Amino acid sequence: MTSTEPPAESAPLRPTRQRRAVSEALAACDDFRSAQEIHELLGRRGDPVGLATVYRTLQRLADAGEVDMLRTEDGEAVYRRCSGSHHHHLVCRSCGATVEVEGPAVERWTRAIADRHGFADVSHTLEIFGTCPTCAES
Amino acid sequence: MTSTEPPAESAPLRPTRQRRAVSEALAACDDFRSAQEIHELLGRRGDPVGLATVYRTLQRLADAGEVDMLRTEDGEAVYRRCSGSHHHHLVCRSCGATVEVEGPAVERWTRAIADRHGFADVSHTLEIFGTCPTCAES
DNA sequence: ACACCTGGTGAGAATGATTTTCAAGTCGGG
DNA sequence: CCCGACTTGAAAATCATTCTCACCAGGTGT
Repeated sequence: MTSTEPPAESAPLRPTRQRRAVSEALAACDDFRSAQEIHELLGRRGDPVGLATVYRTLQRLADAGEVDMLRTEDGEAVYRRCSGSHHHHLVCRSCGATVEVEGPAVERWTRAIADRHGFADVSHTLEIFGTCPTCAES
Repeated sequence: MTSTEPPAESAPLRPTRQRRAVSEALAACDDFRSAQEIHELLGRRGDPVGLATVYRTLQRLADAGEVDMLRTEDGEAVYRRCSGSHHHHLVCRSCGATVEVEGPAVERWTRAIADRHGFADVSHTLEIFGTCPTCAES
């Protein structure tokens, strides 16, 4: 208890082979992927990472805001490396192809609604699901 | 294969004690509740319904559009009887209190985005989470 | 180099929600 | 009263995700 205590910052986070592998996998594909898919992908690529570690890593990346996480219509969590700014997604239900979209008007609208009802600590989710042109031409 | 085949309609759906119980439970509370909560509530009320049946019933009601289903931030499915028209929700993270909101502009916006990218069979989710005034005054 | 300490890993067990299985119950009509 | 179709529910089965815990790795102080 001397005084060497920077306000309980986020841990240093050591750069290990596993963490690098997960990040690279995310960087390699442009679509939303589940933890399991990442895990399998890495395994096939001969750069195996334990499933638990994949989950842990994705969670941290998501917390750090380096990747976006959302839930598919059946509740599964999927991840994707994304641009830093706040945005939403148009996601293909069958192949996961994703388009980032912005909607400043929507942001304002949600804030206004929350304010009007006195809700604090507000967050919102907005995702658009559909079938992309490629998957459509069965 | 005579000809007595009305285009495979939705089944008649028999009105049983269990189904009535679930519907009533939903009608009784104004907030989003999980299947487990409904199940427990009914049990305590002395009108026990099997957990599997609760799940089945909620699912059908949701498919029929008689109740709304959404996923909490940690992926759990919760249900609530709702007005027929399309709308979204402002939900309290801690007590489940819910406010229905409409945003015609948002609807138009999502459709426009989807169209612009050629996505078909489009659906969208939009929920606002926060802490309601009551829960806020710790 | 050496002993250490802390964080990181991973295999497998544990959780928890949701679904399925399947034998038994119910309903409505003939 | 009897049949067949629809329901039910307890228990088993799934599935994604988390936890446990013994073991490993890298940097530090000496």
